[in-house]
Amino acid sequence: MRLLLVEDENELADALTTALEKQGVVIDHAILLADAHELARQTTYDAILLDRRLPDGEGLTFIPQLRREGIVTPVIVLTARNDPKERIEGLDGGADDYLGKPFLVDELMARVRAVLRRPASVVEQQIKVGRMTIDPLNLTVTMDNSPFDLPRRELLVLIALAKRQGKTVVRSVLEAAVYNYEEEIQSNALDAHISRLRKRLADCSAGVSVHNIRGVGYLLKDDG
Amino acid sequence: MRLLLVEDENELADALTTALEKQGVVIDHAILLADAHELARQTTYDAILLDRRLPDGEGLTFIPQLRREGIVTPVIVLTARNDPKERIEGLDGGADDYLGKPFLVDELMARVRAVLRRPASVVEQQIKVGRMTIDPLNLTVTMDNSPFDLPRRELLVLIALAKRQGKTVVRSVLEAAVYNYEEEIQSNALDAHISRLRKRLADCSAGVSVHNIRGVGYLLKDDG
DNA sequence: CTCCAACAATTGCAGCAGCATTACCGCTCA
DNA sequence: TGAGCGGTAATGCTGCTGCAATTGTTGGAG
Repeated sequence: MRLLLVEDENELADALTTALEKQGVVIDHAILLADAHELARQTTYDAILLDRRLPDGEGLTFIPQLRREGIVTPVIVLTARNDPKERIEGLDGGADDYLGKPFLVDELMARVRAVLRRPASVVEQQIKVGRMTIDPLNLTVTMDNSPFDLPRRELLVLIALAKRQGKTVVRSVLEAAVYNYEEEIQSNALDAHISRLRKRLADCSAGVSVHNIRGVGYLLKDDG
Repeated sequence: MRLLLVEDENELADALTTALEKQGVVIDHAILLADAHELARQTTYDAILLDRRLPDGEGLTFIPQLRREGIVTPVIVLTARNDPKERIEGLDGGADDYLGKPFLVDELMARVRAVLRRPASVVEQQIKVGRMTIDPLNLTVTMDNSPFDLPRRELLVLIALAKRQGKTVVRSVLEAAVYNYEEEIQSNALDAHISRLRKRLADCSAGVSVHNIRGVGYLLKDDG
């Protein structure tokens, strides 16, 4: 899961980034609306976390801008302005949810999940493949109903592949699912993760395999 | 707009009904989960407003019941139980939003609107031809619903042809689809790819064939 | 009908881009 | 401080892909 955080208080942003990354979320952080706009254009995020009071303007103005460009990524507004009137303003301004500061990280994540659950995939909330069940919203994997722990990066790779089970996932999409802009990558780290993931899946005969499509990307296949 | 209100406190329900009806909203009111279930089956609501503590059970249990039956109507939970932990429980229980009592009617309506605004699923465009399904965005080809991998260049040729299925694709257009400017080509590499692609398609009787239009280009045809 | 020129198809081959694997090591966290 | 995560880089390998040579096909001119 990859989120765009638009927030000018660096302390809060850092704390949030750390907390969420521990849970396996990839965060890009923008301080200015202008930067956020650019990032949102370049990358497809699962959701956008938006502060209202920002150095270059009111965060809410950002939402119609995005929508005009056909970017429908859900937006959750995070703000200290938290009386009912403000909340209504936010929601009618196009926000998908509105969360007053201070908040618990867990509640934030629950709201992100709620927002992501909405489109289409009510049924597809969990992906079954081989002996595994993969829950992209909660970032968990179980194997025969018992938890199956994976290192964070391998988990992200697996989820990205599982979301398009049986379909090719282009290499760049995979990279975007695993790394944010600050951690641009130079070596074959992604390949290494794939390799390790494969080994792990084979070791416990998970009933799935990762195939390579040379020059394009990878795909996850259910064996048998 | 038509909403289903599931709430056992009659005073609150009446007040809410009156207030919302003034705004042109149609409200059906159920006191029991069982009644609510029946109503939800009969009518398509825009959203469901759900209390948690109800005479015949915990409101949250209602959500999975609905989802199992393929009813995807958004649910907003209204409740006095309103500490963060409860909210997380509610949201992860499948609620689309969670609003603590007391609340302003205006905020409720704003949240309803926000929930309704959420985008419908993105339809991915796919081209069917012969036994194959071609997804130009994901660079994926499936054959009878199982993945069918192709070398990159052949894949690009196939996609370019599939996009104009049954129509001639001029040679130069094909070249442009397969090669960028840096990799200008001198030999008959494109012909080679066509040839190899043909062989591959024939080998697995894909139900499509690539025809040549002498001096112009190629076209993809569905056999039969 | 025949022949020819232009265009197209096929295929072996060599080079190399892209992939897989693994060892290594710094880092973090318990 | 020990275990495991994760980035890097070296290594070997596979098979894609561009090339070119050869063969096949088409259609028009004579």
